[in-house]
Amino acid sequence: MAQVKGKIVKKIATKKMEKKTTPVKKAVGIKTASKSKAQEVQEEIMLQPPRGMRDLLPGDQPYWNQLRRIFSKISLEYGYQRIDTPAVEYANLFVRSIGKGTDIVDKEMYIFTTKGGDKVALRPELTAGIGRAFIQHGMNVLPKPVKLFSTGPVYRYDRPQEGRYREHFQANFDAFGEQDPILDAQLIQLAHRVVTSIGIKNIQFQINSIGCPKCRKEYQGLLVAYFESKKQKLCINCKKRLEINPLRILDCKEDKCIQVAALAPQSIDRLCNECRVHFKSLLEYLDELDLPYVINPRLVRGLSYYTKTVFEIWSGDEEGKKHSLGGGGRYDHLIDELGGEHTPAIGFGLGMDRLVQEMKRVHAKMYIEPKPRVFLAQLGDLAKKKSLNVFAELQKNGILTAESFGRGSLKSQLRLADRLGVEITLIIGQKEALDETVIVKDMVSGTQETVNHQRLIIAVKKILKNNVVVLHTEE
RNA sequence: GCGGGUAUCGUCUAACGGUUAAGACAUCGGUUUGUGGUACCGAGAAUUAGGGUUCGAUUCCCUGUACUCGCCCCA
Repeated sequence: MAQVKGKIVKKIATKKMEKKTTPVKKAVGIKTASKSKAQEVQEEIMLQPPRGMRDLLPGDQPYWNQLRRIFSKISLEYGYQRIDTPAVEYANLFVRSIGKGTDIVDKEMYIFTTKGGDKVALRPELTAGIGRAFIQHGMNVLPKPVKLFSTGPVYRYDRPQEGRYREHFQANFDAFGEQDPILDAQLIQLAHRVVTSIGIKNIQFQINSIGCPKCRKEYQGLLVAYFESKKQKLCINCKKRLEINPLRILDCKEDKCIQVAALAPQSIDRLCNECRVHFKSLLEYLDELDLPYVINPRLVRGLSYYTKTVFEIWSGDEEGKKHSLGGGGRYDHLIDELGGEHTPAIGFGLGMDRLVQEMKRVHAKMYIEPKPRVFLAQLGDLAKKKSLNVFAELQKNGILTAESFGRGSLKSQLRLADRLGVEITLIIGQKEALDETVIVKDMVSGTQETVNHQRLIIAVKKILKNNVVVLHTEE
């Protein structure tokens, strides 16, 4: 630290001396004091968020706004109502719903004890909290299906890499109280609509059925027996999985496990009658919808509450690389697992960060935010005072106006106005302030006229040729 | 959690182990006091942190940190 300080002092001292400007001693004293203080503070606060957290800067917001618009439109179309649940829940909610033995619960949860001694966690996904709210607020008395839509941050203590953050945003669509497979199909249709509205092409759905607790138990028995017989050919992780969560061996990425898994019994061959019928009609509906799907018998998903239908949405780029955008499935027993009345349900989540990433990749068409077409310049103390009211008056009339009240010279204000590309600059100086007038300058032609306050709005609108940007409109 | 790569002004880039750490873009101010662009002038702004090797380190070595890529896993 001392060394750092010395370095800075030296650097500044030599710089100042050569410039021969301000008294050297004074300048150095002030400079170094504030400088090192700033450095100390910056070191203390790190000047960056913790690992895996990031800022969504103004430049990114158009993408997020676009997404929000699409979500609110589609949730309206399909009858999903918005719900927001807390980012913090009791840890047991997730242990109970997502399940022990899953990576999410075992190694990726932000879990901590509050000052009051409660064991809580940052939500690693949205469905559990929504399920909890469903039971707590007695939503089972609402007409079925109860369709809920939610977005918000979720947290996983994972290693960040491309498209992967410890805090990321998900959008969730969940429908409670209906077991008909047409709902499964409609949800997949909804997912398809969201993704294509965004402008993403090259989508593929991967679909599987993992059965209900009854047939899955039988299937798992078969699977375990099979893998036990090939145990020596499995990777270390899969040997562990065999004990904890044998289904997950199916989507291990190790070559040798893939080979073993290829010949493993498939869940869709072992479904009970009910599950088979359910899956079969889902496929019929999907064929009717003409959606791009493939059956992937090795698709399992990392949350243990799923039953019957599971699916994922993938997008492919030019290089053939695939990006997972989201996934979901049926969870007919989640609500009773959480202590509620038996309620079949289905839902899916989309990774909003990844959708934004894809939007950028495919250069998605964006809704363009209105930009100010008028600039308000002021000159002198009196004009400055008046300008606040003029500004408010313009906004009230739906005229988006930019300004730079803090700036002094008219020249710098006009320069800014020009750079913003406005069509009109309004100028209030000492004289105008006294006369209750404003100079209306047409930036294209360069001509200007002085008008009364009363006539200001009309004059401005006339120049803008009725193409007034109106605020507070939907869409 | 495991491996590989990277780290210089706000951004992008430059600097045989020896420079006052350079430039461009951006920002701010100015070129006579009430009018834009261009041009010109000026200002602020960086070697990720800590150790080591060396007469001397932005440069070489080690460690931490962050970013990034791959694995694991997922969205």
